[in-house]
Amino acid sequence: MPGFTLERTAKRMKQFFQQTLTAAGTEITIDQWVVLQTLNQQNGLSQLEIARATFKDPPTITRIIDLLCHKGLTERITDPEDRRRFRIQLTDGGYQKIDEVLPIIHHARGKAWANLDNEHIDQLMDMLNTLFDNLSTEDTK
Amino acid sequence: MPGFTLERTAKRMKQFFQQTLTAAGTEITIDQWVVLQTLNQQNGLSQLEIARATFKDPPTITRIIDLLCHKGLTERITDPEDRRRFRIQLTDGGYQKIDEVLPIIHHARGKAWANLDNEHIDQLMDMLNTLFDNLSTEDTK
DNA sequence: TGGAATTAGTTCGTATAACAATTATTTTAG
DNA sequence: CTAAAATAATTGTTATACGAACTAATTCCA
Repeated sequence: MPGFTLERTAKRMKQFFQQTLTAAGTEITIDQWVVLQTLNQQNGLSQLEIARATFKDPPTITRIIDLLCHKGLTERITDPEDRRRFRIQLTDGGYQKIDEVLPIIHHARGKAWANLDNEHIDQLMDMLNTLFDNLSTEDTK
Repeated sequence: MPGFTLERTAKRMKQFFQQTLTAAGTEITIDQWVVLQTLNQQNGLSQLEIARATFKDPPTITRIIDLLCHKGLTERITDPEDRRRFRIQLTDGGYQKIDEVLPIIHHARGKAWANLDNEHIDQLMDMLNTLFDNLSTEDTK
């Protein structure tokens, strides 16, 4: 059952990175890290833009931003052009957290993919993306 | 970021099957289905055995079994040989549910993997399993 | 221009996930 | 044979996922 293998591996991968973050005492979750990382690449995104970039739901992003703001890593700035919208900004503490966590993630990534050469990883990514597109098409007939 | 691609695809896959089950009005989640399917292959497993077979946590299995029992699809039978343990039995309703859902799952599986030939699927599974083993080894040094 | 539709974000309910701690039972060891 | 260790299941807390319903603000359009 290929779907089972896929989910099992993804779960183990997430667990591996989460345990790495916990063991290092970073006090953030891997999902919170993904949002921080997204903001590091493009600061000031709206919550909806973060949701699209991370493939998470808007309600999930609301809660993750709540947690990140509570930890002082981000802040909500009301967009003057559209008062429904927030621009999410990294704080100084947010940038510090990124500097703290990034090398940990890089190291863990190296360990996770150690036994696989780049060629195989590329093949794997190609197939996963084919599958992803396959499941994204709306012809659910 | 290969980990991101992996998780994204696994999430979409799970979502796809869940939506299929919901749309068909089965009143069951994909995680509950995985447990039912496991019991269908080997009835009377203990909760810990189900946890190992499905790669889920014992507390998660407790809650899924709670739901399945509440729906009348399974029942907990105290093991006479060890009164700490339950043997989880499919009920008649459980077998009926499996008969109802199995063709739906088979059809969805066909759609999910439509664009990939068996050779590529095998390659994908091999790489995922390599990765899984990679992450399972306890040398987290 | 003014009501309808849309959009951004939040809240709610239910399910899953991981981890810690607890209870009840069984097994092991001295 | 009894105290300690191990085991099966449960409970609690926190976080994520998803759908639905809701508020507030904006845009569309007749």
